[in-house]
Amino acid sequence: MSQEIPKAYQPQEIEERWAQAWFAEKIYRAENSRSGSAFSIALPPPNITGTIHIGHLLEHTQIDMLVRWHRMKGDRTLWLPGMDHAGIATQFVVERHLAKEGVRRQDLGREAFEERAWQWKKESGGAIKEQMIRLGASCDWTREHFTLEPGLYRAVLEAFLRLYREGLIYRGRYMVNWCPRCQTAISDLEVVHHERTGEIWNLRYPVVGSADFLVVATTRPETMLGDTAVAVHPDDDRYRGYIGKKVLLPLMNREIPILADSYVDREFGTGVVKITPAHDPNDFEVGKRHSLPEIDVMTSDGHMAANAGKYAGLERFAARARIVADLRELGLLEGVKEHVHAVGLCDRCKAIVEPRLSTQWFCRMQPLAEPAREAVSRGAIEVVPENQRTILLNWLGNIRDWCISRQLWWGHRIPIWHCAECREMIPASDSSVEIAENRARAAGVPARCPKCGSTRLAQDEDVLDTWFSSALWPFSTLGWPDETEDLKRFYPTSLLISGYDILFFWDARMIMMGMHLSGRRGARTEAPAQMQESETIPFRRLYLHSLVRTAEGAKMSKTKGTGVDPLQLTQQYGTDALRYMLASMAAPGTDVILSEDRILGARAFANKIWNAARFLFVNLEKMEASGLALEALAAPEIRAAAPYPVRGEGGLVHRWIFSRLAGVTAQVSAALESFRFHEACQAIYQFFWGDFCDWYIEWVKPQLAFDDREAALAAWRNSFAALEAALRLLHPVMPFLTEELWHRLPQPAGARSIALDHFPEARVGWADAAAESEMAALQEIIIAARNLRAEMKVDPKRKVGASLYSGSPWILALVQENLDPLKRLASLSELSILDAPMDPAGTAFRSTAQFDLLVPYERGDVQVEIARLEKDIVRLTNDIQAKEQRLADDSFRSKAPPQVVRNFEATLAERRAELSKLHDHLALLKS
RNA sequence: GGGCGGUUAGCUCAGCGGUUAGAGCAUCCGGUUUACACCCGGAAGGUCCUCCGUUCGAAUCGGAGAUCGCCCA
Repeated sequence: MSQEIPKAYQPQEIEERWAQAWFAEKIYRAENSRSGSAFSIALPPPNITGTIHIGHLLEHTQIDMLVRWHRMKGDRTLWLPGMDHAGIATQFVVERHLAKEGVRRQDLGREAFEERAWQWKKESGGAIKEQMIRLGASCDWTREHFTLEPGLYRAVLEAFLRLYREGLIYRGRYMVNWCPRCQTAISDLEVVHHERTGEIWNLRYPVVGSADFLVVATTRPETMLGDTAVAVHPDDDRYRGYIGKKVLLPLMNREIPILADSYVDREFGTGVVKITPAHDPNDFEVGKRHSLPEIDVMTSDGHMAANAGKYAGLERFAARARIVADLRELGLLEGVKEHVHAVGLCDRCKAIVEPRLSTQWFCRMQPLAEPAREAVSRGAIEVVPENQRTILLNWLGNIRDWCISRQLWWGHRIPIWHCAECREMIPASDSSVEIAENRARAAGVPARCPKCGSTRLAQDEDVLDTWFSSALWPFSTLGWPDETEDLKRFYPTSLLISGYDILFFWDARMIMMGMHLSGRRGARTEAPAQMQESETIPFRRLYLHSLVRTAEGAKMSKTKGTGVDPLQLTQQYGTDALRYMLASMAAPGTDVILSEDRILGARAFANKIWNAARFLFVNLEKMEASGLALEALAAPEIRAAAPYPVRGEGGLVHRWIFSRLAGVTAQVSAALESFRFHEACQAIYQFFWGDFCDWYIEWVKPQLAFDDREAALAAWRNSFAALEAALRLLHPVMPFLTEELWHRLPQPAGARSIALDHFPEARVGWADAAAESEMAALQEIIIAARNLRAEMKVDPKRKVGASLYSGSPWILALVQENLDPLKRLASLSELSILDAPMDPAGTAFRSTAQFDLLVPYERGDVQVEIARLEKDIVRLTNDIQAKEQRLADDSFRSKAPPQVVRNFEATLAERRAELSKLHDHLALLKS
């Protein structure tokens, strides 16, 4: 058997094999028939254009740990996967591919373009799925979904039509964020602001009928061509006299009014602002108030329009330069200053966003946000970490309407038809969907205009923002609007885990849409307020995980080449190691900075686990020679009865390891319950490496070779039982390694996977406070002895004799009972137990309040020992002084809890005892 | 301009009112202890950013400041 177990853990082949098996055997399929508590969670759908990056792996590791943990606890567990069609991003990529063939999408036409996009989805979306499978995500792939598939298309139509009928979706001509590169409107959230040093220009506008100028300050001189007024503050004495007069707009030679509006900031620039209603959101509002004309001087691709006079056709920044030059020549440029201001960029393509007047579809958010805000505020949805809750509430409280239409071809087409005769808007008759050429589309096509009877109807050209469909994800994927079994069993979902960077984009919108739409019992006839709130929230808890950053602390970016390919890291270090590393760094609220050292540490941990198991398997061969088989040592029913008593002194360590197991299981459960993944990892690490490997296995080694067959058998059975339970404890974070080792142990007939076995439960009888304190005392003695040896520079190969004195009978008895392991682990040839304090002359010693340990001098450096003692004395003296001071303080004694005071007193007594021993010993050494 | 977060050992981070502030890695010393050098044993290393306050008691709570970072306008 040992031949089959390599010395170092080699994850690649093992992981590959299990990943495929788990997927092929559908072991993570969730049952919707069984009763009992459910745990369900929706995967934040990765976008089909991408590949898995390290951030996904962090997210998926955290989700997977919780999912595996719940599944092992016996919950009906569903992790529902799927992909997002990512409208702009996908269209962008497909257009780029087309460009290589020299084709524009307009050449292809809408249908053919969509066909290409679908083709691309097939290739790219498949890649992510493969990666997730390879990385061990325990999703139920039989329930995989895609936002553009027929069922989800229908959910989107249903949502749109309901909101439209309720008046929550409207169409209108407003100022939107326009990306001239993507040629579409985008929402406020898709604009990222970057501070830039630009310029601010002061322009002179001649006042009509006078020799005066008004000087306006602007950062965007090219928009002046569309000015329809200038404005001053009504209370600004400098300009009061000009109100009502006109200025002659330079370059365009158009007379425009000087008006008063309190929107003007008197402190900014000269206190006079140009008003360009078609190119600035604030000016748009001013224009509405004063009924100003809106003159749009730009085209959709960021060039100057035909009405821009001689600048028509120029690109917007070229036009700016030309306009500034022309004004300078005319003597109308008063000055230029450097100016730092925020520039809005398209989140997707980083082009400078243009505020643009255009007809778009909007979703009225305030009525949707209010119930959501209320639910979060009342704690109906728990948000972790806490500070994100405040951020969410703030955003919900200051919400603005959402521009949901996109001028794209890849997405859910808006189910509204326009009458060519009378402009009437006619919604689809219902949310039904038909499949044409393998693609879903609205089936409820109106035949004629209900207003004028015309049959000249055309469907709206726009598609919906991808986030509109994402907002429905937790319930659309479970079958909504139908009341399916899945929806009944798994909705509301238990939890949502996402990065905090999409809190507004996605999480908040899911809450709003979920609460408004997803109620059972026919939301058409029943208002949401009348329903059980628990039936309408999309998830009960929301955990916002941190982001992965580069060593420099920057956000990972593919374009900057700072992204890390998790599959490559997997090849290098193993998936389990990577998962463990990420989880161990994932303290709530703290971003993860990747470090090679941490990954190496995690790989070492995986290797350690492998080798601990290897040790047992390799030694088993010797047992097999004596006629004992693995079955007899580690069969499930045998494991179930552990811990077994082992004769005499051998029993303690076994009781102890199971007690520790009970303790660490409780710790891990508590940590996972509160998303403290790093604490779970640390507890596991300490237990496995520290307790199990360093102490338990080392302690037990000789027992495994006992001549006494019964005793050896018991030791073996305990060892295997402890290992097996530890594997189950470790499984949520290290699924591959634990699956592999678990299968090498005998398992119940029909057992398929450790993932379907139980998470260790702290059994009655495992917790053993006596065993824990006894082991702690013995460990302390062993550590003291090792420390002495090292300080005395005892030759590691040489064993030395030592003496131990303790005033506590239980320690004396304990040491007596465990003399063999104690001597072995401390490398002592002899340990004499004294029942009276011994003269420490000629010895090095360590003492605690419980015991004194003495080793005779050999060649240790007395000066070193003196220095060490003196240092200890200083430390103890300081500590004692501090405590004495505290205890002398009456207010401390009267106000602090009695338990704290007692602790101080007890500790002080111990410290004093230790100190006096040190003083005595120091005096001896010096004499 | 508004809001949030960080500042703790050389590095990456835990700890967030109560004994002598922890971990991993790195460092130093010592090891061919037949599971593991992806290892074993031992050690060293910290005005917990600064100041002021609250408290019997502060790394932990409050305020101000410094500094770095993020989000929103």
